[in-house]
Parts: sequence; structure tokens; C-alpha cells
Amino acid sequence: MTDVEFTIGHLAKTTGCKVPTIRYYEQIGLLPTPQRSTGNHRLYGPEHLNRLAFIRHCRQLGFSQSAIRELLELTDNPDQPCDAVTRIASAHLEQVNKRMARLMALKAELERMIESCGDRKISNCRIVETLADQTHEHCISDRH
Amino acid sequence: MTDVEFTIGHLAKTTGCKVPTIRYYEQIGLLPTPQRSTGNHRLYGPEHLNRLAFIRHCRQLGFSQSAIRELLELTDNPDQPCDAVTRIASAHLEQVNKRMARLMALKAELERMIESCGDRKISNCRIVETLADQTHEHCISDRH
DNA sequence: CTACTATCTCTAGTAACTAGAGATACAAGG
DNA sequence: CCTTGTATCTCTAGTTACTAGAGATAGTAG
Repeated sequence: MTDVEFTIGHLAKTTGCKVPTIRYYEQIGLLPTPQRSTGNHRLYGPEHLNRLAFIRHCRQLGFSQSAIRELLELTDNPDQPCDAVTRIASAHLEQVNKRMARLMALKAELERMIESCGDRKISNCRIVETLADQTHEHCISDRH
Repeated sequence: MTDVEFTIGHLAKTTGCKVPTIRYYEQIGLLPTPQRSTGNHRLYGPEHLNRLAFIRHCRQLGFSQSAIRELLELTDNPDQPCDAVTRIASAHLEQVNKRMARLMALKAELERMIESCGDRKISNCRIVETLADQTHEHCISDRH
């Protein structure tokens, strides 16, 4: 093991990925197969570190596997204009905005539900009634 | 088929669940097994309709299967005080608040990334640089 | 040399469904 | 009554993004 090669455990520690997750990324082709030691242990170099850091950051930002795959392909051909990258990021932002809107409606409904339920029995609990209400008449927004 | 019995297709239409989803809920024990017609088709009654509406509403509110299972058990024993229900709903609200905070940080980062990338090539695209940045120095918040 | 930890491969499990194959049932039109 | 077309049946397998565990080998520290 030279100074620029390290084990999967080391890679895991420096990137914050778990070991099985790294093997999983290799399995699905996000991370290239590394060299092996004489004892068949994976040996990684800085290029693996960078790529895994990229993948991990994307995942933490909520990008899907397929989006990451696209982004990685783009970064592998760096001579194109980056419209495609912007497009992927924008599409993701749109998804994020939608999720936020849904969550806000949900938050409001949950808060109202919790507030409206005093010290009752389940048989006349407002939360249960609300959840059972198939007319959704109680809903402030029509988001769902 | 009497006036209070209906097919799985009918149930799907009135609740907005898809047919395979209804069968799936039965399989995992969220929905009780219905009667069958002479030709082995499922026949549902109003009690199934109510229960499925309850499940569906919970799912739309983002409750997990296990939370729904708890809630259903509670509604099956309606003589207890509803602290437990409030507790489940509150725990869920907390999750929602956390998710919202993460999404807001993400939204900010995505917007900044998209904005900072002009008409460049991928080789010096700011988005790609940001995603590759394992130091996370660019991040405004330390949420991730 | 002996522990102990890390790593290896492989399978299977998670949530919450969705999709498809191949077979049967039912409902309406001719 | 027969045909056609849709609905339903069961079963298996695929999805996303991992996680957990078994049983075997490798590497390391004392």
C-alpha cells in the first residue's frame, strides 16, 4: 500500500460513507472498481475519493441515483457547455419546491389536528376523526 | 353483490387508491381480508371503505406504515385516552419540521449553485465544482 | 503466535409500492 | 347463446438506496 492508496475503511472514514454503501456504489457502477491488494482487499486512490465525495454530496442534496449518473457522465466529458448540468439542478430545485409546499400544508394540518385534540378518549378524538374524514372537508389547502 | 358490497375496482375509484395497492394493503395486513364472490373476486363493504380512506389519508399525510398500524390499533380500542394518538401525530410533526429545515437549506444551496453558473463549459462549471467540493466550504448552513 | 479487527462475498431484508404474465370472471351487445 | 372486452385473480420480480447478517479470509498489534 503506497502513500496514495488506502483501504475501504479509510475511504469510508474520510468521506463519511459507510463501507457497505461504498461497495454498493461500486456494484451499481457509480464508483469504478478499484485495484486489489494481494489479499483481495480494495485499494483506493485520490480519484476514488473525489468521485465518492461528489456522489455523497449529491446524495445529501437529494439527487437521485440517475441524476448523479447523468452528472458524473457530464463531468467525464468536460468540453460541453454546462446547460445540461443547470437543467438537472433546476429540475431538482423544482422537485424541492413542490416537496416544500406539500410539507407546509401537512405541517399546518398536523398542528391543527394536535391542537384540536384535548383530553378526550379515542372514541371521540379529533385527530382520529380528521384522519378518517374521507371528504377532506377539514383541509385548509387542497394540496392533497 | 348486494347494495352494500362492491368490487375492488369500485373501492379503488371511490378512495383514489390503485387496485394493486389495495391488494398490497391486504397482503401486509393493513386492510382486513374481504369476502369473496362465487368467482373468487373480492367483495368489500363500507367498513373496508372507511378503513382504506383512513389509511390513504394517513399516507397522504406522510405517516409510515408502522405509524398507521399503531393508529389503526388505537382506533380499534376506542376506550383509551387519546394521548397515544397525539404522541404519534406530534412525533410525525417533528419529523416534518426537520425535513422542512433540510429542504430549505437545500433549496438555498441549489438556487445559489444555479445562479452562479453562467454560460460556461463543464470543465469550469460552478455547479460541478460545488458538488465536488468535499470541504463543504461553500455551504451557508451546516445542515449537511 | 495469538487475538482482534477489517475486509471479503453472498444473500436477504427494508418501505411502499409498481409492473407484468398468464388465467379466469363478469357484463354488455348481437 | 355466444362473443368480445374489460376486470379481476395469483404470482413473481423490479424499483430506490441502502442496511444487516453469515461465514470465511486478511492484516495488524502485542
